[in-house]
Amino acid sequence: MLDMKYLRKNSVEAAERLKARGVDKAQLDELLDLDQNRRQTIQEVETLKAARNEASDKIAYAKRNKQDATQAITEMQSVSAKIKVLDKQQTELDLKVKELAAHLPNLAANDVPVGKDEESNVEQRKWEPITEGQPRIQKTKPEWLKAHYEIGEALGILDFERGAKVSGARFLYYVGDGARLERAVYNFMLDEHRTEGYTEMITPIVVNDEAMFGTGQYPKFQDDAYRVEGLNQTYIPTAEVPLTNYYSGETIPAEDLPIKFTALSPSFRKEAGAAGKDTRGLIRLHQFNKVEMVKFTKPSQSYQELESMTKNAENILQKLALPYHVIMLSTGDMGFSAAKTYDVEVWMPQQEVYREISSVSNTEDFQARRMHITYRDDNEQLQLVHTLNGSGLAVGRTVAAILENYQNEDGSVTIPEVLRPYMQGQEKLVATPHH
RNA sequence: GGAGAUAUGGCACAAUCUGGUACUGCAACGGACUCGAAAUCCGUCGAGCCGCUUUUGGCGGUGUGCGGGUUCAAAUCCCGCUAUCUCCUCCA
Repeated sequence: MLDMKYLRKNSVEAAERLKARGVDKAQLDELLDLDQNRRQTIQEVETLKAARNEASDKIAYAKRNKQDATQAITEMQSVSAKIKVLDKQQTELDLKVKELAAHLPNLAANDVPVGKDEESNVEQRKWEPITEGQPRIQKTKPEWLKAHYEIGEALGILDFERGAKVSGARFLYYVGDGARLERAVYNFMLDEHRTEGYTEMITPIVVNDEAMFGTGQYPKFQDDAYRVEGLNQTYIPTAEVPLTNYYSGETIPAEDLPIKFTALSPSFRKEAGAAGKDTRGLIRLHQFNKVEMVKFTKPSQSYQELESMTKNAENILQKLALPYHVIMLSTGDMGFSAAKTYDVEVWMPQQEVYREISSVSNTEDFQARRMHITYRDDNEQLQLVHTLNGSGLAVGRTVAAILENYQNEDGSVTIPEVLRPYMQGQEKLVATPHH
């Protein structure tokens, strides 16, 4: 949610910055009109209420002294009727203002490139391993190179067919070493983040509508969410929702900031509008595991924390020796709540493209305003905290990247060294019958 | 899932039957006393949100778990909801 006072006082600048996020000026104008209307109504009704309060005191006083108050009561009847009408008007205007404001995306930070889509994203840095024998970006692709889902099916560790049979398209079973590899990957990630100072959490994976509103998924993006039928609850699309809402409505002691959380959770997405896209493999599923990072910070430190959170995501890929690059998203490509976002994209050698594996955002006070998360500054004044979130990383996509980058010509897959302790010392994935 | 109870400031509680300025204590803050502190005494103390404003502040509105209703007026009466506790039932 944007600050109404800012929008009121800086409407020209706000219109410009919203335009960069794809919002038409008419939308802002409509909101400001309603806001103006609302404040006028408030002034009217409050004048009447002040009068009523005063009269009410007099009536009470008269009654206590056994005096007649019939006349005052009669007068107040009409005043109260007017108040009722105006109150209703105000409630309606409140709702409309809130509704419109809730649909406005966050404003982008100053250094974010302006553009209408991913074409305007800007690469920040590239990384690939230097050690001999580790995955490198090859100038020429060997012809035996397979896609991760081909490897997974050949090794018998990913079963998409039975996933579709039992659940539906875009669901799968991990089988045997596949399940163990997935588990190794997320245990490794959680251990790394814990070392970096994140508090590990296991969260609810069903949340209420208020929580979905707080982080900005609702009301605008309900179509992509798995709702629990008959209840105002939703299967989380990311652990960002329960992690960030942990402090909703609370004032955090300033000395506790910054606070850092991490959690593994399944993530559920309908992928509405992605029909026919990335239909094969681990890239786009209705349910996938993700290790998430969330931070609560003072405003002055949020951008430095954004950099370090991005480094925390990169660290995982570096330790796994997977090639990647980092891009800064343009105003047109960023998510609804973000003020600035870095995407980390891992190299997928079979398709020869970088694939998003992490998205790290600073939402500034956008989510905190929706959730009312505050702290007291040095002058004891309540201020909104800044919230950040990032994947650290998408687990399924990491498994996909490992399979493709670590595959050998004989069809086996070498297990990255850092994962071997999590796989009882196993060094390779080879085809093994298990049933 | 069934039955009962509870929800009031940072904390603990009163007022609810019988509608009329939300009591008191603790904590906190300011001051006095003191070399300083404790104790004591005096004073202040509804957080948040909203509106207006001449903006280190002032005025008003809202605010007794949440949402409605009745009334000139609701902590209080009526309806709905949520959470917590106790008992029963069920369960990994």
